Amino acid sequence: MTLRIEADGRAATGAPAVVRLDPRERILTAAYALFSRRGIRDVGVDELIRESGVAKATFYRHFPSKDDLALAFLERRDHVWTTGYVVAEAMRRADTAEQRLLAVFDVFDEWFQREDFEACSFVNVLLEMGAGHPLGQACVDYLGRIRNQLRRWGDEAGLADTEAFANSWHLLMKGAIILAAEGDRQAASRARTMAGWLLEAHRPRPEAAG
Amino acid sequence: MTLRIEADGRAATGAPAVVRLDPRERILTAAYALFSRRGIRDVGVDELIRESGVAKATFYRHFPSKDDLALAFLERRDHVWTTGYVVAEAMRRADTAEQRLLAVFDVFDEWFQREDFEACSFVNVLLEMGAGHPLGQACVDYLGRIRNQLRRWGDEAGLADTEAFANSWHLLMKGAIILAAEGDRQAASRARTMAGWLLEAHRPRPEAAG
DNA sequence: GCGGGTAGACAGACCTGTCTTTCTTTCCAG
DNA sequence: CTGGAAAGAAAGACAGGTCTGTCTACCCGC
Repeated sequence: MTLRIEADGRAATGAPAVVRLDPRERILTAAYALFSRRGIRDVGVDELIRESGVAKATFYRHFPSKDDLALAFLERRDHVWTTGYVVAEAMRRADTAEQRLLAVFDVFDEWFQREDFEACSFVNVLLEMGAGHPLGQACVDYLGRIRNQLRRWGDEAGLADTEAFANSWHLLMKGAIILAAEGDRQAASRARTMAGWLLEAHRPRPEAAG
Repeated sequence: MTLRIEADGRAATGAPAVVRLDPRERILTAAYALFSRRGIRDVGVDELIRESGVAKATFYRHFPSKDDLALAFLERRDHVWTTGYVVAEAMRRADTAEQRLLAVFDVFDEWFQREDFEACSFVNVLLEMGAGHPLGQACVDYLGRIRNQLRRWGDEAGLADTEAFANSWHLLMKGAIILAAEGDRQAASRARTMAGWLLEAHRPRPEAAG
């Protein structure tokens, strides 16, 4: 069923027998690399088919329009980045919900140091296309999913008012990302400090008076 | 020297004798309205000249390229929005530096309720064009000026470590703007709460041990 | 007359999306 | 196992639109 494949989905030059991904996968792989770094509008269909080594007719067979591909990219971003990187790393690094919430900023810190740091695609595309565009709306949805995860962790940690908590926590995450996009390498640790205060404020008071 | 003019720089239909701004000003006025709401790429030169009621040759006489106009727009945004609205309103509403810092979030709260809320043009354009593009670099510069203002207020309030303070404060501002762009009307008050903790943390301890 | 404005044609590049033609792979009947 | 149909992919021309930027032609006020 599964197939061992090259990371970029293409055969290396001179290596004729390397397994080649199916076209749809190659298109998505190229789209992920290009869209996540340069946004949607700046990447044309011609560049996408060149990078994925696919014919134009094949491209349009799998994705009726460029926007359809962009939607598929956002879905993959949610799967690869949100779920597969940030959440997975936070869960790997900590055992309790509270520690996992804080670990998000440790993951961010590692992420911000990468020279190919590309900021948050959901925020990028939302601002690029506007909240009225279907792609912008999809970004709002995926950002909402992130807040849902934060809220679940907040509930699990027994925090108070986790709806507001998740929004404020997300504010810190996004603020840190923008600050990092401007070049501040300590953005994550600044956010983590403030996150600690937020956590404290939402901890239920033990001597809760009936 | 100065001239009383219509806000949009154009004569109303059927009012022939209304003062008409000079072409450069009309172009800039139209550019401000369009660029601040829709970004740079989404607005074409044809739309700009149509909205400003100017001939194409006139446009290119005053601005050799669209990017030159975009740079002039960012400069005006700094003047009109940063200096003329956020900073001016904060100073009008409060007398002390500390209160002025907090008042920024009151101004934001008012701003976020406007239905034509357009988020921060410097962040929008930075993410749209990338930090490598001259326009993106200009945005980084203007955002840096905002942090300089925050730092000056921090110094004036006698806070400790105002460099880090300004960065963290700016993180809260930008996080609030993105959260508001997603539709959270309470984004400003959430940020203000956290800003209060940040202020407390940077207040020099009165019993400083020698 | 001349500098600056208006109006709009035009060039050349690029964009998305369609279509044609040729080649390869797969799969099923016999 | 083989022949052949059918599906999918490669390569690229092409259409129709949009974009930035140039250029011509005319007009008006100083």
